Amino acid sequence: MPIHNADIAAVFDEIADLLEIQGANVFRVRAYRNAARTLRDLSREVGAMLEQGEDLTGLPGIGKDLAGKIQEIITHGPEGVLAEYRKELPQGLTDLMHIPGLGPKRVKTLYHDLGIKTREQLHQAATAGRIRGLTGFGEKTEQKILEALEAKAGEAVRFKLAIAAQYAEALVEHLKKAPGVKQIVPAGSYRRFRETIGDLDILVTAKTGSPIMDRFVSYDEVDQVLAHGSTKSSVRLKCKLQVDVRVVSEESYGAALQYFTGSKAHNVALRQLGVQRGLKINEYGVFKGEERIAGDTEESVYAAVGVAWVPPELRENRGEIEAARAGKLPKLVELRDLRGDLHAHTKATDGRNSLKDMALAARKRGLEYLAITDHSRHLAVAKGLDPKRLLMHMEEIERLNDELSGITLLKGIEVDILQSGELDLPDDVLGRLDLVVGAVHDHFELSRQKQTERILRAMDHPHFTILAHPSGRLIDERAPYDVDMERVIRHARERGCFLEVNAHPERLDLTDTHCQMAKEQGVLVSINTDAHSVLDFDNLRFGVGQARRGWLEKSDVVNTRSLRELKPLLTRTMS
DNA sequence: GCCGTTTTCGGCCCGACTGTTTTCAGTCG
Repeated sequence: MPIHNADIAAVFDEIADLLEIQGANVFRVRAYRNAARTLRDLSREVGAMLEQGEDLTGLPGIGKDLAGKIQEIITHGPEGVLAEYRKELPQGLTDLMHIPGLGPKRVKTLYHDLGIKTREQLHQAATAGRIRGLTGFGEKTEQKILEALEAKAGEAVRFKLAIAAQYAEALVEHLKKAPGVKQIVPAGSYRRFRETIGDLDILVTAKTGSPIMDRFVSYDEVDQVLAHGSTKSSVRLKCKLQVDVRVVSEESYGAALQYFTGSKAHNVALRQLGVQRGLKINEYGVFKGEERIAGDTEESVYAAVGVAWVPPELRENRGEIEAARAGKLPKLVELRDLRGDLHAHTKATDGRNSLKDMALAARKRGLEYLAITDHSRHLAVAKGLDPKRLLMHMEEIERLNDELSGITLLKGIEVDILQSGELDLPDDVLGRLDLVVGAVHDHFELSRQKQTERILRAMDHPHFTILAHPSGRLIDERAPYDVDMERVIRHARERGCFLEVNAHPERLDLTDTHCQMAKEQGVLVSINTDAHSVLDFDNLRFGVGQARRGWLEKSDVVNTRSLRELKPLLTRTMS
C-alpha cells in the first residue's frame, strides 16, 4: 500500500496531539501541525518526490528532522515513528481531544487522575459524576461532556458550499432587519469559496446598542446557543451548522473582515510580516505601539505590511503572501469572463430540459456558446446515445442553431471511457462532432496503474477534447478513484487536451491544487456546469470559485475564449 | 521543530467566551 501525503499528515497530527497532552513546547507542537498542513495541501506526493531525489526541506515547515521522519514513514511505515511518542500515553487517547470542550490539559487530567483512555470510560465516569470533582472541571463541564458524547458531537460535520450558501443567505436576510446594523457579510471559508464549510462566520458592523446578538440567538432555526456575548456569539442551527457572529465598529471593518476571512494559516503568516515591521495586527486594526495605523478597509491592512490585497480564495498560505509581496499575484478569472459552457445535458439522455430551453437559459446567462454533451450508449441508465440517435441529435442542434440568435450550440458528447481506455463510440461518429468530452463512469475500483493508463489511453484518441470530472469524486460521498493526476496533467499537455473543473457543488473536480498544477504545466482548464437542467447554470459561480482557489487567470481557462477563438483550439493538432 | 530584509539563537499571532476561579486557565477559532 503506497503511503499518501494525507497518511503522513495524520501521523504528524497525532504526534502533535500526543505532545500537547505531554505538555511539550507549544511551538514544537505547532511545527508538527504546520508540517501536516503542508502535506495535505501539497499537490504532489512526497513519496514520488523522494523517489526523484528531491529535497523535502524545501517545503514550508519541513526541516531536516521532519524530512527524516517522512522518509522513515514512507520506507518503514508509521509505527516506528509513532511508537516513540506513544510510549508514555496509550493509543487512542488523542481521540478524546476531538470532543468539544476537551483539550490537551483536560485529557491529561482525565488520564492521570481517573485513568480514562476511551470515550466509553469517559461516558461512565461522567454518568457517575466523577468528573466534576477534578481540578479545572465542574458540573457544567461534566454535563457538556456527557451531551457531546451522547450527541456524537465532535464528529466534524462539514457542509458543501452550495448548501451552506442557502443557510447563509437566509440568515443574513434575517440579521439585516436588526436595528442599527450597517454592514453584514459572511466571511471565513465561505468567503474563500472552500468546497466545504465547517462553520459559518458572519461579520457585522452595527451601532452600539444594536440588538443584533439577541436577534441572532433567537433566530427560529437556532437549535442551541453555544456562546452569547456582546461582540461574539455562536449557535448551532437545527441543521447542525455552527454559526458565529462577530460585531465590530465601523472603523475596524477591514481588519475584522481580513481577520475573520482567514485562513488561520494565512493570518498567522500575515501577522508574522507585521511583527517583522513592529506592527500588531488584530481584528480591530493594525497598531504601531498604541497608535492605530490601518484597519478600515482590508486593503489598508495589507498595505500596512507592504503587500497587495489578496483575493480571499488565495488566502491559504500557499505562497500568496510571497506573491503579493513581489507584486506577482495572479489576476484571477471571474464569472463574467466566461463566454460559454462546454458540458451540458438535455432530455435526450438524463437531463431535464429540452435543447431549446437549455440554449435559452445559457443565453440568458450571457453565454455566447453552449456545448451539448449528452451521454453515450454505454451509460444505459442515462439512456446514453448510440450513433444513430447521436446523429439525429446533431441534426436537431443544427436546426436550432439556424433558428436561434445570440447563442451557438456546439455538437458534443460526454463519451464513456471504457475500462480498456477505448471510447464508447466509433471514430467516424466522434469525428463529426465539435468536441468530445470523455468521462469515467464505472470501474472506479481499478488499481492506480490501470486507472491511470485507461485515462491516458482515452486522451490519446485523436478526437478527445476534454477530460470531465477528472478524479470522479463526489464530495463526502465517494472518494476519487485512484489515479496519478500528475501523469494525467502532463499527458494532457502533451496531447493538447483540456481538463474540466466541474462546477457542480458535489464535484468541484479538479480540486484547487490540481488546478494549480495544470496551470503550472500550461494545461488549459474548462469550467463547466455539467448542467442537467436550466437551474444548474447557477453553479458556474462555484466552478469559478474553485478555479480561483487554484490561482487560475482568464487566460488559463479555455471557455473564456470567444467562439471564434475557441474553434481552432477544439481541433486537436496532433504531433 | 522551524526559520532568517533584527539570520544559526531566540523568537515563534491574537483575542473572546466560559467555567472555575477569586485573578485566570482552558478552549476555540
